[in-house]
Amino acid sequence: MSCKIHSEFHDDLVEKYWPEGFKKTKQRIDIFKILFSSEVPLSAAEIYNSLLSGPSSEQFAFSTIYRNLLAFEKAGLVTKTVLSSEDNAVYELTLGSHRHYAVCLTCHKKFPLSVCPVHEITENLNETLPGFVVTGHQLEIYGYCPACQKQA
Amino acid sequence: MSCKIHSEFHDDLVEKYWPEGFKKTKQRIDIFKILFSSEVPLSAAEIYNSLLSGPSSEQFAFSTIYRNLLAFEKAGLVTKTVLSSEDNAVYELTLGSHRHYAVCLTCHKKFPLSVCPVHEITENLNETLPGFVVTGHQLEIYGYCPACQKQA
DNA sequence: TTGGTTGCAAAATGTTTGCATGACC
DNA sequence: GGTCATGCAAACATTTTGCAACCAA
Repeated sequence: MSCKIHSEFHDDLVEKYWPEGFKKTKQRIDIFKILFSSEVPLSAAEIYNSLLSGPSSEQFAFSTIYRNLLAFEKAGLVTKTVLSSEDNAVYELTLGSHRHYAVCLTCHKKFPLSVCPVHEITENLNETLPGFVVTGHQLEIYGYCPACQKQA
Repeated sequence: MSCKIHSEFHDDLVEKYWPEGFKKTKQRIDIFKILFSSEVPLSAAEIYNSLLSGPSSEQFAFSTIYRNLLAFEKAGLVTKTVLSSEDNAVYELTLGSHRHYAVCLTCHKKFPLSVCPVHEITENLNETLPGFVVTGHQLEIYGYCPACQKQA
């Protein structure tokens, strides 16, 4: 409402990426938009809070979020990740390329990295573990961000 | 009991790596030995089962395992990891160098890798995210192991 | 002896499931 | 209209915590 152009942009994306044979419910579209708008992966709780504070006055159940995240994941639209520095799963849109993050152990902010070293690893894996078919990977860097170091 | 030499070998390691000022309780030593004997990281439940099937007829509580794993982790003796393909944390001894694993999505077996690409990543991080202090990282490869591919 | 450690039970957390109502196609 | 998705509540699995009894130092 406060940003109509952005919203229409979203609608185009929904059209473009919506999985075949998926019913377009208000809840699913909202979850998609929230994931699309985020620079970093979000937890189910963060998505829930975004939904509640969003423009739509709908009711949302956690089970709806989990069920749809799972459905999106199966459709290949969403990637689920569990960071060792947190105690819950986070989700992000796949949309072709993926990303890795540096996570601050103090403020829990996630900073996107620009590199993905997995091609080299996969090649190496062919020698050490021949026959293993790689379908995915996860990389996570822990540490302390500049802001939190100043406060310490 | 069935392997006295191996057991004495363990005792030496306990002496060598035991953290300063840690009380040596039977439970802690048993947890350490189980972690040392394992080629791959173990979950709390797996440690619990190993303890029950072990030679010692002690009682073990889950809370004891979790509390000691946390204590070991704080002492730097143990590393905790959450694999995205599982829904629980796994623990392994740190003992200097660490390892990464390829995890089979079917049988959930973990295969150690021989490489760790994080030095390069850390260098790259200095450029993209200057000031971020790296204290740890996690890398995980998913896929299907040769054995499970044959069955499919 | 004494403070840290344990076992037990209960609570907290994140996630999943059953079922009746409701919405999309 | 029929099927699938939703909300609600209850179930579930993992992990954490409170507390009295216990044990290593």
